[in-house]
Order: sequence, then structure tokens, then C-alpha cells
Amino acid sequence: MKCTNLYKGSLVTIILKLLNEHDSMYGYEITQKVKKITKDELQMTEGALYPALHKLEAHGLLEVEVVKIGNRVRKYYKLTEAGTKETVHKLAELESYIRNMRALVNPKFREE
Amino acid sequence: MKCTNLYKGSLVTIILKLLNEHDSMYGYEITQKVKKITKDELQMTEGALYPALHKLEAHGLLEVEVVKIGNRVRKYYKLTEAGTKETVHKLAELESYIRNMRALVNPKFREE
DNA sequence: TGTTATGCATAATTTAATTATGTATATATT
DNA sequence: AATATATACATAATTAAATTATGCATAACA
Repeated sequence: MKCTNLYKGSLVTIILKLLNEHDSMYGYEITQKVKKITKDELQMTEGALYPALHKLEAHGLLEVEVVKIGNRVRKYYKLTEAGTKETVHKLAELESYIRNMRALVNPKFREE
Repeated sequence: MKCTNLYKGSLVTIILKLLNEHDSMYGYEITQKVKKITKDELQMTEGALYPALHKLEAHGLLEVEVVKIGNRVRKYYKLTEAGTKETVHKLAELESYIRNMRALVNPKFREE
């Protein structure tokens, strides 16, 4: 991710959510999707993405299907059942994070 | 920070904003304030906080005043002018981050 | 023909944070 | 009086996520 420090720790959440929405995607496709949705503000680096995909696969959250496109290879990833569960969890964490950060930086959002 | 990965990279933003709001605070006070505002959801670890304060001071964003309370020492930190500027910057980054993350995880928030 | 885009991968390094300590005073509890 | 908890600082060792820098190869474009 070429961006502010804040995105550290968000990579997995982004990957899982996009796969949850699109059923099946390959790595490069994910980078382009993120770029488009954030209007070039967030540029996922491949050095972070591919290891993350491998790790998620190793942990049983993703499964991969290798597809030959002409002479080139694409690796399509999709969520496993465990991956879908983890997505729900990660999204809840994100909402909680945003709520807490809003409260911290904006007194208006603090409940008592 | 004892929490999810998402908080990685948020520490400085939190410190700067709290100092921006409270004028002058000491380290332990910051940890308790964060704990209270987030209702124990976010627990700042001292191993992260103190080095961060030292670094911000070294970079000229904070200045410190050592105060003796009975036989004990407190280090009160406050923003310098550069620190105030950086706070504005960090808060803008946070808003941008939240906007992008919302767009990524919720198609409803995507503009076209 | 050369450049850009597509598509994967990994090794080396950086850096933020966690974990684990350490020191010491003040206060509350039994 | 003794013990535990809270206050208040600090730092060293380790972990882990990401960046940076490569590398390879095909496809499309100009």
C-alpha cells in the first residue's frame, strides 16, 4: 500500500471484502479495483498483496483456481466458508475501529 | 495498542489530536483518556506510547515540561506550532482513510 | 522496436507495535 | 503492618506487516 500509515493493518480486510463482493478475483484485478474505487488514492503494492493472498490461502480462508489465459496464468481466489466468516469479523472490527477513532478525534461523537 | 491490526499507524494521530484538544497532557493521562473514550476497547500500551512521545518531541512536534508531583515526576507534553500543523494534516489523512475504507467495504459509498 | 500494461513472485529492509522487563512512588486493602 | 493495585516513567528484544527493489514473462500498443 502506497499511502499513509493508517492503511497498515487494513490490507486483509480489503481483500476479504472485495472477494466477498465479487465471488472470485485474481491478484492484479484486486489492485486495479482498489485503485479505481479510491480514485488512485490507494495503491496496493504487489509486494504486500501476493504474500497476503498466499497467507490467507495457507490459513484456509481462500481457495485458489489457476486459469490459463492464452499463454499467461491467472490465479483466481475465492472465499472459503471460513473466509466468509472471517470477512464478517473483519468488517465488524473495521466499524468498531472507525467508531472509536471518530470518538477520539471528535468530541461530538463521544457518548457518556 | 492492544487491539486489532487496524490501529497500527493510528497512534500518532490519536496522541496529536488529544494534545490538540487538551493543551497539555502527560503520558499516563493519555492512556487513561483513550481507555475512557473508547470504553476500554482501545488500550494503549506504554511500550508504544513512550517511544512515540519521545520521537514526536525529537522531531519538534511536541515540547515537554517536567513537573514534580510530590516525589514523583510527570512529563507534560504540548504541541509546538509544527505539531499543530501536523495535527491538521493527520486528521485530514484520517478522514481520507475512513472515506476510502467506507467506499471499499460498502458499494453504497462509492461515487462514480 | 520500444514502451506500457498485465500478471505472477520473492528477498531484503524498514518500521511500528507487542511483549516483557525494570524502577519507583502513592494509595487502597486485608 | 503487609500486600496489592494504581500511578508514572523507561527501554530492550522480538514480531509482523508493509515497503522497496528486484525478477520473470506475455500481451498490447505506438
